[in-house]
Amino acid sequence: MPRGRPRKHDRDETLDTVMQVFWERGYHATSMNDLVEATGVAKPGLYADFGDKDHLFVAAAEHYAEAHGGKAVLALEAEPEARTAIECYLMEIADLAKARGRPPGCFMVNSVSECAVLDKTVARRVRALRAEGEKRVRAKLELAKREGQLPPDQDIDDLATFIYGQTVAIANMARTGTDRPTLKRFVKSAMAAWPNEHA
Amino acid sequence: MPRGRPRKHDRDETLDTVMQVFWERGYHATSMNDLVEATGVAKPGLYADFGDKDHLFVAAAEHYAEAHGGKAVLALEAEPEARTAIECYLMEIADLAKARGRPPGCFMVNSVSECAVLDKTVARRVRALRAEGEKRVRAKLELAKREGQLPPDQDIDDLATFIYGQTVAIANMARTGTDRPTLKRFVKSAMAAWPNEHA
DNA sequence: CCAAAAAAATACCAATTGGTAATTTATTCC
DNA sequence: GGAATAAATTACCAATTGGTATTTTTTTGG
Repeated sequence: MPRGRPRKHDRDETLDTVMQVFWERGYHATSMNDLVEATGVAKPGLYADFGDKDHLFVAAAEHYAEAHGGKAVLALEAEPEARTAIECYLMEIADLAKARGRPPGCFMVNSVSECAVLDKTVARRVRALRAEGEKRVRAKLELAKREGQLPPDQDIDDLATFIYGQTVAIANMARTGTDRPTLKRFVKSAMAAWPNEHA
Repeated sequence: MPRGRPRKHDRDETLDTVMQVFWERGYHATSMNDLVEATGVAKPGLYADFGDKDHLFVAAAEHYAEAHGGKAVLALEAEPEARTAIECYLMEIADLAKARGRPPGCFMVNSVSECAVLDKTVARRVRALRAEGEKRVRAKLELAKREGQLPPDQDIDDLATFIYGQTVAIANMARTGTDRPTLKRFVKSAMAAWPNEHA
């Protein structure tokens, strides 16, 4: 139905491939030529569709957030009890970070750590995407506290930070070679820090 | 005393500067010219002293391990009780990852995560350096178990992995902007996962 | 003072980087 | 069958990349 020459490549498929390359190689170690090779789309095509490398990277991050990052958060809503919900959430992240057919680790964690100091605008945008998930975790914790699933004096910020730290640890360990069973045991260990109610 | 033209730059000072640049910018985002600018040593000098970029990077990692990484491990030996020793160890890592005048985060954690997939030889060498610290943690835990500071059925591997994960989390969060007080509270939270003896 | 030695400085290399201008090809509307 | 349109393709750009060959300096030993 459009006017000119028909597109050869689907924009979303291209973006998915781009995401995968960035996910695997990181921002600086990925060249535009790498992306051309991987996608089959010539450079002017990529620039026309996404803008420069920075914009393309951010687009890939957004795509990741939609396609993958969101999955883990679902576990939060599926399970009413906060403790088990968080445990499932972490387990889900471990699975995601070790899914076969995908690069190890988490696109977001990799990117923020790589770009935090140098490419602050990119890092800020990526962090903003992550923030969504964090908000959901916090909401779950606040609800749990109101429901009496947590000690009334429990600091929600501290607990949220702790959980955030565990996700970072899982992603990083997954990327650097830790296998899935070990990650699962790691989650079990971490859950031992869950505050008990008998206080 | 040596024969030819005297050195203008001290090799160790140069290496320290190189380390700092790699620490801040990471491997791929650091060019040889960046290092020339930072050190004041011209390229042929760097190549003569350290070999190519890979070797220079590994040398910088070794220098980091000596100059900084080792500090945290000292806390392990200073404190007899395992639990408090580990807590001090983690606190020390938080301080190191947020030391003013130094780039945020941990050179090792950054490097391994950046190079894990792509530059496996570099990653392997860096990981080997880290392994030393891990061994000391494990030794501390094993001793603690023999002394009855840990439940007799406590799995040492799991606990060691958990602690390793916390160090990774601290380093990563430090690099991505978390402030020091928050990191300290994070350590406190994590220590709640410490196995109690009443089992 | 002169030769040997070793480091510094300059200049250079091919290859790759992110990014574009120009051109060609395929389509739709009239 | 032509414009008009939009995508694909090719070719190209200056700048930077990791890495060296060459020359110039500064020293020591004789």
